[in-house]
Amino acid sequence: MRATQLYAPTLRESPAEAELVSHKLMFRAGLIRKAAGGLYSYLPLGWRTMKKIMQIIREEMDFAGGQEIMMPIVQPAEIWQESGRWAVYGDEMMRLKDRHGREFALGPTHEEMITTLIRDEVRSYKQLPLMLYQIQNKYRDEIRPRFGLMRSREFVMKDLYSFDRDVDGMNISYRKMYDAYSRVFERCGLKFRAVEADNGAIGGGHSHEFTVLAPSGESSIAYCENCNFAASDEKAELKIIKSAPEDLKPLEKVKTPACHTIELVKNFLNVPIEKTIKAVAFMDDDERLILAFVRGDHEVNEIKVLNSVENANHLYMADEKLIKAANSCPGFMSPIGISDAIIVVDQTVMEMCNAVAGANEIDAHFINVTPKRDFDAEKIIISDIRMVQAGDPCPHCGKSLKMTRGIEVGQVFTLGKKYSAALNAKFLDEDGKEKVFEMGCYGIGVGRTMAAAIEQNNDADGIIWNKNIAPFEVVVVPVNAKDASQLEFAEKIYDELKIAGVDVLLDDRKERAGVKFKDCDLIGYPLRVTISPKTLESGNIEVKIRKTGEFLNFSRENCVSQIVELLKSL
RNA sequence: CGGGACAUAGUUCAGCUUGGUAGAACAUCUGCUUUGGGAGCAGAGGGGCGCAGGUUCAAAUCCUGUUGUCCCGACCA
Repeated sequence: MRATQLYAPTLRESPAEAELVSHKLMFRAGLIRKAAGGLYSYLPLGWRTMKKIMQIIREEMDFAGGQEIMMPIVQPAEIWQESGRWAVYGDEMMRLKDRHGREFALGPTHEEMITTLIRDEVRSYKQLPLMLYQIQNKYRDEIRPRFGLMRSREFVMKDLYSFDRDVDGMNISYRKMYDAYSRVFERCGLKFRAVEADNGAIGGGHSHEFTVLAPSGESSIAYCENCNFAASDEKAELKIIKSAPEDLKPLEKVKTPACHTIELVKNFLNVPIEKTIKAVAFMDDDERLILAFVRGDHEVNEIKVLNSVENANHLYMADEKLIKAANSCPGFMSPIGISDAIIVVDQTVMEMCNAVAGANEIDAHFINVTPKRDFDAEKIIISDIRMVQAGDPCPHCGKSLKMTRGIEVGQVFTLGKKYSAALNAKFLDEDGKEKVFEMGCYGIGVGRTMAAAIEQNNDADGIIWNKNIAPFEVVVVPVNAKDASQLEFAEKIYDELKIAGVDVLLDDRKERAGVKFKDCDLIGYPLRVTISPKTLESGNIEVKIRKTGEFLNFSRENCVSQIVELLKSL
C-alpha cells in the first residue's frame, strides 16, 4: 500500500469531547470518525486493525472447535417474547416495526436467535458438542454512550454459543473458550486478567471477565499477586474478619447530638472506625425497606445485598418516610428495636463486640453493641455484603489483595439451561430421553479490544501498536519523495519486504520529512525504515523501533531478512 | 432519568456581557522557496453562527421553545 493512495486523515488536534487517550488517538490518527452519539465509522487504518483482531479471533475460535456462521441483525419480537426478555430488556434494545407493523429488534445479543435455530436443527446427542460463532454488529441503546469505542451503541462483537449434552460437557466447552480467550488477548499484546465476575442479567452459572489493565478502565477489580485470584469488585467474595476477643460490656444508649454520619459519631465518642456499625437503607420495587449493615470502614456492595434478599429485583435508595415508618430515623438506624424491615448484616459485623451502632432515635447511639448477643438472629439475614477494598485478605490464599482498574474486553458465561429451557430446545440423548441443551455464551468486543490496546500502549507522540494488530507492520519512508533516487530505492525495499510477506506501507507522499515522521509516530507502526541521502551514501538503511525509539542500521544486502527477524522478536 | 455545561469554517476556538450583518489558528487549493521531526512567503476557496419562533429599523449576540453533544450521578456485556 502506498500512502498517496491511503485515506488516512491525521489531525493535530483532537475533538473537545474526547476524554480518553485511546479515543483522542483513534481520532487523531485517522482510525475512526463519529457519525452520531455512540456511532462510529471505521476508516482504513482503523478497519485494518479491526480485521487483524478479527482474524486472530477467528483462528483461535476455529482452533478451539468453533464454526463461523452469520445470523440476522434484525430479529423478530416473537423469539424475545418467548424467552421473556422482550419486556425485561427495556430501553436498551433498539426496536423497530416493518411496514406491516410487525415488531423487530436490532440484536443486542443472540441467545434467542441461536437457540431457536438449533432447536429446529439439532436432534441428536451425536451432533454435540457444538460451538457456533459470528462476528457482527451489535446494538445497545446505551443510556450514556461515551469514551469512543469503549461504550458505543453499535459495536462489533464476536459471540460464540456452545451446546452440550450435560454439565460436564458444558464445563469442557467453557474451559476451551477460557483458554482461547487467553490466547486471543495474548496475541493482541495486551496485559489482562481473567477475573471472576457476576453473571448479571444474563444469568446462569459461572463467569469470567477478561479485563485489560488500564487506570482509565470503567471496571474495578481486586487481584492477588500471590495466587491467581482476580475478581470484579462487585463479585469478590470476602472472608469473615475476626476481631480480637474482649470482655463483653452491657448494651447502653448514649446521646450523640447531630452525629448523623459515621465520621461524626466516631469523633464524638472517640472510638476507632472499626468499632462502628454503619447502615445503608434501600428499598425494592415493592417498597420494602431493606437495611444493610457493615462495619464503619467498609462499603456496602449493593449487588451482594440484592442477591441476599429473596424476591428483590432492583434496589433504590430508601425514602425517608419508609425509614420513619419502620420506627427508625435516617442517620441513626439500627437493627436493634426496628420493626418492619428486612435486615441484612455483613458477616464481619457479626464478629464485632462492644461496637457503636444507631439507636433508631434522633441524636442517640448504642454503645457496647455485640451483634451475636444483641441482634435478633431470627429476623436478620447474615451474609457477605461488603465491597472489597485494597488490603482485604485474598479469599484463596489469605494474602493482601490489591485493586486496579480495567477495561472489560471479553466475557465467558455458562448459561446452563436458562435459554434452552425457556425456548424448549431439546435433543434426544443416548438413553433415548429428550434432554435440554446445556449452553454457554462467550463474547469479545472487537472495537473495545482495539481501544484497550491503544489505552495500554501509547506515549506523548501517539499509538504504539503490537505488530500483530498494527494497521501496517512496517512503514518505508523516503525522507524526500521528490528525490527520484530516494523514491526508487524506497520502492525496491518496499517491494522486497512485500515479497517477504511483510505488511508494509510506502510513505511516498511529497511531504516534508517532519510531517511524515510525526504521522508515523502518531499512527504507531512498529517499525520505520528511513531512506535518505545519508543512508543512500552509506549503503545502509535505518530502522527505528517505535516502542523503544531505538535506531538500528542494517546493510542493504540483508536488510529485508533482518527486518523480518526484528519483527518476529518484537 | 436528575444535576451541570456547550452548540459559530473540515478541526480547535474567539466574537455574545454593551445587537449594526462574522474572525484566528490548523487543515484545503495555487505559485515560488525549503527538504531528517507537523517549514517560509504570496494568494485563493470555504461558514451566516444547531433548528423553530419572538422582540427590534437591525439578532451568533436578547427572550421562548426544541434538537443534538459532552461531563457528573443513577443504570449497564
